[in-house]
Amino acid sequence: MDLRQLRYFTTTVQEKNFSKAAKMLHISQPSLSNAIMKLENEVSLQLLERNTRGLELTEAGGLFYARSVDLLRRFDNMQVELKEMKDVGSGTVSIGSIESFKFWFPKIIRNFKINYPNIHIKISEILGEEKVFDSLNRYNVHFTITNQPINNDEILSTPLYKEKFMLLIHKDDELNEKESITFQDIAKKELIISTTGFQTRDDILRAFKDENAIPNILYEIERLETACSLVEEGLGVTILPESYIKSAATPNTAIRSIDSNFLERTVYLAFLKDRYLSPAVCKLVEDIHCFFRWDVRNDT
Amino acid sequence: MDLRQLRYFTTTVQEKNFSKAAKMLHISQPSLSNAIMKLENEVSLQLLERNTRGLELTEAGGLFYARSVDLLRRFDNMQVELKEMKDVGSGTVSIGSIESFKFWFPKIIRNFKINYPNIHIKISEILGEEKVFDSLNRYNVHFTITNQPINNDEILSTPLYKEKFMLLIHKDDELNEKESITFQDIAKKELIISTTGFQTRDDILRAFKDENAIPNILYEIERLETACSLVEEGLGVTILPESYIKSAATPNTAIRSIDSNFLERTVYLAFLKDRYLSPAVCKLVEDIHCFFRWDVRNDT
DNA sequence: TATATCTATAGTTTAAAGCTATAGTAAGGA
DNA sequence: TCCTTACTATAGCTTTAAACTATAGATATA
Repeated sequence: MDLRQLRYFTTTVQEKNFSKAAKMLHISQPSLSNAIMKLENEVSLQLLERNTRGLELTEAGGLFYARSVDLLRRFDNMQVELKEMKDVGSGTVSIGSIESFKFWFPKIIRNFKINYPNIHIKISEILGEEKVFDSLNRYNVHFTITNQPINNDEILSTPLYKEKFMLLIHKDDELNEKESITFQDIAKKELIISTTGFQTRDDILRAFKDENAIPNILYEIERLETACSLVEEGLGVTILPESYIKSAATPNTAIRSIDSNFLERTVYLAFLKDRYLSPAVCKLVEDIHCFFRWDVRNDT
Repeated sequence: MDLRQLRYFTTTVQEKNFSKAAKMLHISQPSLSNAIMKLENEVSLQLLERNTRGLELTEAGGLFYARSVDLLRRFDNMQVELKEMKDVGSGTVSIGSIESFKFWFPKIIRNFKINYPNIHIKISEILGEEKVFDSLNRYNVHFTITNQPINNDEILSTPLYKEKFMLLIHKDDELNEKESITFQDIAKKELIISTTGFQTRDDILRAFKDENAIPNILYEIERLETACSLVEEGLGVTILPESYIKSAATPNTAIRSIDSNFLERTVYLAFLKDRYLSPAVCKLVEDIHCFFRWDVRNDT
């Protein structure tokens, strides 16, 4: 048994069809049929139930599929690592990020580029908790900036900074007159919030829960910029990370703080403990840690 | 790149010698040389430093070796799982155990054998904490009875019972006259204890530490029976698990309890969360859990 | 210098993974 | 019911690459 067979098997399962899978794998259909049959003979177990129209996994097939996917992922990850060892100095740094990332990252990158001028930096927005896991485990990113404190056997996350959430309202909103704004006040308003999967959404909904308030969600948006525009048009209020909101203010809006202890999140840097990281990636991680250690010390 | 190449590479690294590795792998030396060279070309990295007399790993080689070993282990584990799926009902249950296991296990096995008369049971003594990990991860055992409360992402351990340690002394020993025996008393005596790596050793030494006493270790033994014999000859005292000591008593020895709260250990059943376990193994694990739940309830 | 011990190269054999062509099987439409 | 469609399996041939043997090259030890 070898990895080729695992690859053949997994794509066959995914395509639920020998002919299509064969096309995906750039081999002929009989070759694939043969390979799968040989595999089944080798383990003396039926792995696929060839039903009329479509394939079903047997119990053994299900186990074999799960294991194969895991093995292939690890194998592919190893090849990424080797490639990164080869391209040391001229490679890529892939970063997963949350929304407020872009406000502090440029400050760090300027200095970093002096040491590693040829490094290519790839930033992708990582939204929900599963995606954070997934993008790390699949080696899509070298590290990720997240509000999830993940700590398991494989992933290590270290806190970078704390960030408050602020309320963005139209300047003519009645709340702007109030001295102190509570969650109960916001509950009466029409709330603009990120759609499911976005990290800020979870933070905000948790705060509502902790404050025993029920949010009146009217708009669900994908980009925080959209939320700002809607507020500007007087269509509702929104809650945004502090770092973000500074750049979002326009003459027609007002930024107010909310009277709550729950509207604060910690932002972490998370990475795989065991993965090989090129010197460039290590340096960048170090720079980020330094930046915030210095930043925090400066604040106090 | 395929698993064959990983296997060739790892054994070459382990043997530090192409010719020997080739023999291990039942292939000719030129075939192996060729395979490794092809591998190095494929990843465009030198993996081995061919020094005069012996091989050295490069940095990339080291990473590749570590990953390969892990991948091969997982791959072999999968094959064990498939084999167990095939042999369901007539397979083997492999158990790792600590010393006191044998006193309660026969009670459970009698009933188990009614349901699974053809199952082969393999018991191996698992000594230190690393061995517990290793034997589980390498699929050497289906589960293990241990005094280590392991809980990580892969291994789950559930408590079975608590067990006191007792003191075994010669019947003429002066301690036999004392009403209450403390660790300070034992510290003055010549102690017989298991060698490094045995689970009881760690438990006992920890208790000495907690009681601020320094053990006077004179004999280190591998089998608890040896400890009993030595005590019978009047060569020292020993500390043994309660369940064990009942069968160890002879006319020339005396069993005494020790005045300490630290001489108790919890015994756990540990297994891999993610591994496929045959119905027989599941039933046996269930039987063991039931036995001790019932046993505990019966005690109180 | 000779010998032992190892790895690399050259050329050949062989196993198996791939191909094309085609047969077999079940579902769906006329 | 029969034909078409959409699949998978079988048969026989081709090609790739992994293995082999024989031998050359390199380096340390006697």
